[in-house]
Amino acid sequence: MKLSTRTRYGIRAVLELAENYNSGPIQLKTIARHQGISVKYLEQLMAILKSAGIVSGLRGSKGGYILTKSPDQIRLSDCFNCLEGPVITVECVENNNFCPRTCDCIARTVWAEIQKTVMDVLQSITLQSLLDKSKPNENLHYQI
Amino acid sequence: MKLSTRTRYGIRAVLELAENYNSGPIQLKTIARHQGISVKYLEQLMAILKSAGIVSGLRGSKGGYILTKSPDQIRLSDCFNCLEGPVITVECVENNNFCPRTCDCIARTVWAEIQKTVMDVLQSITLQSLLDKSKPNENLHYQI
DNA sequence: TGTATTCCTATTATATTAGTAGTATATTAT
DNA sequence: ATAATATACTACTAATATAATAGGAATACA
Repeated sequence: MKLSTRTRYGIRAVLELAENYNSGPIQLKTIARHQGISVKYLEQLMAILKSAGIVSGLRGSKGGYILTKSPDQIRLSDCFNCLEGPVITVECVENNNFCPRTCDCIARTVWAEIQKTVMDVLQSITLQSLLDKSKPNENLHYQI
Repeated sequence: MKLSTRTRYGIRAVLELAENYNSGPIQLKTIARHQGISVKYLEQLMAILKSAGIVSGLRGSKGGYILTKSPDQIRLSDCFNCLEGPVITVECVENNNFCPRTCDCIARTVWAEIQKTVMDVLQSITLQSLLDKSKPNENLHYQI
């Protein structure tokens, strides 16, 4: 269960937008430079975040990206879900018809429990709460 | 974060061994038939479980596999760890030297928290506790 | 000795992730 | 208007990991 760079980079980018909330749009080339990611790859990640309604893009000169909501209204679970997909993918947890014994299967209950547990953690964390934690050091740009 | 067939099949196999604990060695061809997995692939999964000390193999005619400990002494976390690896793989969580800002990084603390949360769930579940749950229906063979 | 089983190693197939590239479209500034 | 700048969109390529197959060696039992 490896965390993809898609999710790691994407969340780093969103955190940088949160850090600059209310300072106007931030351009991808800026984020790319700070985070050591290519602009082109970032574009694709932002497209995902955009279609999830987390960010919006402004074209043209002086354009860039902004958060659609304030950092205290965006949960880590929102970002994680669209970038990474379901926390733990086992077909039978999502699709009751996948297996004839779904309603009795014991292991399925384990995967479902894990899924819920992780979602609870991610839902309890907002971008703002993460920023607040980091303020003293301001080391936001570096690695996730 | 998809769960690999390696883990799903491996845990199914271990559960079948648990189900037959004290009935002598169970052969891979039997498990393979019940679970709809090839013997050859199962061999590789059992090799992993064997090197983790969870099962042991007995060669030759009338051979097969047995659990090295009773089902109430084997935790799901033991099986999961060796089959799937760390719950959530982010280099910096395992390796403090991966990133220069490890000690301050906020996102790292999130991944670490999730890792711990999931491990707590897996550690709280033994093979026996799963068997006890399923006894009434005996649907152990089917899909995980 | 023959049969059945695990054990070991190599190879292939498939899917997913990661990343690059090119062009179109929109916005701003001159 | 035109040039410059940035996102938007789509296609392609590379790298990696998973999943599965295959062949033969070693061991145990009858």
